[in-house]
Amino acid sequence: MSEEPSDLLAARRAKLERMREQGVDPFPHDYPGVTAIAEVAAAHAGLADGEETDASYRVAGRLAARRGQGKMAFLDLVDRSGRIQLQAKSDVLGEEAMERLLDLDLGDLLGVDGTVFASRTGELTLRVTDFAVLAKSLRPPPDKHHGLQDVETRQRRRELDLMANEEARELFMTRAKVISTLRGYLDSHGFVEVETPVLQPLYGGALARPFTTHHNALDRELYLRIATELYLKRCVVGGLERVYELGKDFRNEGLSTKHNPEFTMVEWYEAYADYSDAMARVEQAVAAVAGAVGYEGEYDLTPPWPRIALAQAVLDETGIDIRANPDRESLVAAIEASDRAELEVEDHAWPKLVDDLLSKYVEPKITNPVFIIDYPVELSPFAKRHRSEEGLVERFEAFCGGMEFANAFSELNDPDEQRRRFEEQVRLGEAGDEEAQPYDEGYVEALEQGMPPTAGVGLGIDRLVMIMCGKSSIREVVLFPAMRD
RNA sequence: GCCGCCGUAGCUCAGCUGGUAGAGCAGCGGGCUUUUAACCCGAAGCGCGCAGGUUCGAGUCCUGCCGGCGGCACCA
Repeated sequence: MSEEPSDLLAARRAKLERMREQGVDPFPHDYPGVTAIAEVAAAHAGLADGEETDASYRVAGRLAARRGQGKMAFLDLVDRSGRIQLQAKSDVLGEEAMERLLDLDLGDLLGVDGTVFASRTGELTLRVTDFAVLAKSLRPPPDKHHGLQDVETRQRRRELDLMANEEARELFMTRAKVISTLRGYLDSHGFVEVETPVLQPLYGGALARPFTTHHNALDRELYLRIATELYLKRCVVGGLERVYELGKDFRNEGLSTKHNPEFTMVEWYEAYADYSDAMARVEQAVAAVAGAVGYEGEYDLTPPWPRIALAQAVLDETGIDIRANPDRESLVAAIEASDRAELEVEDHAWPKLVDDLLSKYVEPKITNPVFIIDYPVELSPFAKRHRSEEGLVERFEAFCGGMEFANAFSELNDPDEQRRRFEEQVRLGEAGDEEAQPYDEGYVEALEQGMPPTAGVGLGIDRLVMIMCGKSSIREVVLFPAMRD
C-alpha cells in the first residue's frame, strides 16, 4: 500500500522541509472566512470574456492541476462544491511568493484570496492576491485527468476516490440527501425518531444469522442487531404511536452486489394503520426522495405502483400455482413437472420453495417498482394473518430494478399467536435452520400489554440509493464496503 | 465454497503467435505573462500480484496461492 517510489515521497518531504525553513507552517490551525467555490461561481455567472471585477473572495481546497507559465500560471482548485481556476501572476504576488506558490504539489490543500475575473475564453477565474498552504500533501494524488479508475483502490481508499472523482463526491452527497429526505418525510408525518440497542442479548426481527460479540463486564454474549423491529414495536406498545429508527443492521452472510454485512435500514411503525397504508407511505417517501435528488433514472417511480399477489406473480412467471399446491410434496411435483421453472428442490421446505420461486423467477424480471403482496404465513413470523386469505399474511415487499428494497406488514399483535409463531421458529431452528428466530419472551410479554393495530416498514437505504443513482453494486453506494484483508 | 475474467511505473493504459518492457500524466532539471488533459527541451522511474514449473529464453504457456470484478451458491 505504501510502496510508492521513495523519490516521489522524498520530493514532497523535501518541499515540506523547505517550507519550514522559510518559516511557513505547512499545517496551520485554521483559515477563517472561506466561501464555497460554487457560491463564487453562482455570484458571477455571465461575465463577458475578459471582464474584470473588483469582487474578492477567499476560497480553499485541493490543488488539482497547474498550467505553468514561468511568471504566470493557472491552477485549478477543487472544493466540495466545485472547481475554480486560479491565476497566479508574478507581478501581483511578487517573485518570492510566486516561487512558493509554484513549488506546491498537486494534492496540497491551499487557501487563496483572489479577485474574480473572466479569462479571455470566458472561464471564471480568481486572480490570486494572497495564499496560504493549509496542509501539505505528502503522497501523490491520482491522475489529474483520468481520476482513479481501479475499483479495488476506489473502494479500499475511498478518500482517493472522493478527491479524484467528482461523481463519487456527488453520489455520496446524493446519499445524504436520500437520508435527510426520508427523515424529513417521517418527521413531518408525526413519526418520532428513536434509538434502540445495537448490542442485543437476543436478536430478532428478521430471518438472518447474527454477528456475536462479548461484553466483558457482564461476561455475556451479545448479538449485533439484525433488525430494529422488535424494540420499535415495544415503543409502539408504550404509546409512541409513530416511531422510526434509521441506522445500521448487521447480518452475518456472504457479500454480493446487493449485500453488505453492515447496511443501513430505516424502519418505521405506525399505529392504527395496516399494510395498505404502509404501501402508500413507501410510495410517497420514495417519490419525495426522487424529487429531492432530482431522479432522472430509467425507472418510473411515480405512484401508485402495481400491487401483485405473490401467488399470482409466481403463477405469471412460472405457471406454477402455489395455492393449488399447498404442501411440499405437491409443490415439488409441480416444479418438476414445469418446463418454465427449474429449482434445486433438495430438502427445501414449502415456504423455502416459494421464496426460491419468487427470488429466481419474479424478482429479476421486475424493473419499475412493484409491490408483491400477501405472503405465506410460514415466511413471516411477525406478520398478521390476512383478513380474508387463508394461510397468508398481510405483508408486502417492494421491488425495483430486480431487487427487493422494502418489506412491510400489518404487524401481528395477538400475543398468543406470536408465541405460537416463535415456537414454530424454535422448531425450525432445532431442525437446523440457522436463520430461525430465537424465542423472545420479552417481546411477547410486551404484546400482552397490548399493541394497537400497527403497520411496520423496513426500507433498505443502500438499495434505495442504488436505485436513485443507477448503481448495480451496493459497494458503489457504501463509503467503505466490506472487503477481504 | 464453485465457475469465468482480471492484476504491467504513483495514476491511466499499450505490450501480437514466447526473444529479455513502453507511452501519456504526475514527479525531477530547464524554458515560457492568458492557459484549459497547456506546451517545448532534458534526465530519471516498472522485482510485470506472489511462489513454483515448462523452455536456450516467460509480462506472454502450465500449476498453486493472494486480491479484485462478474455469475452461481449462501443470503433479503
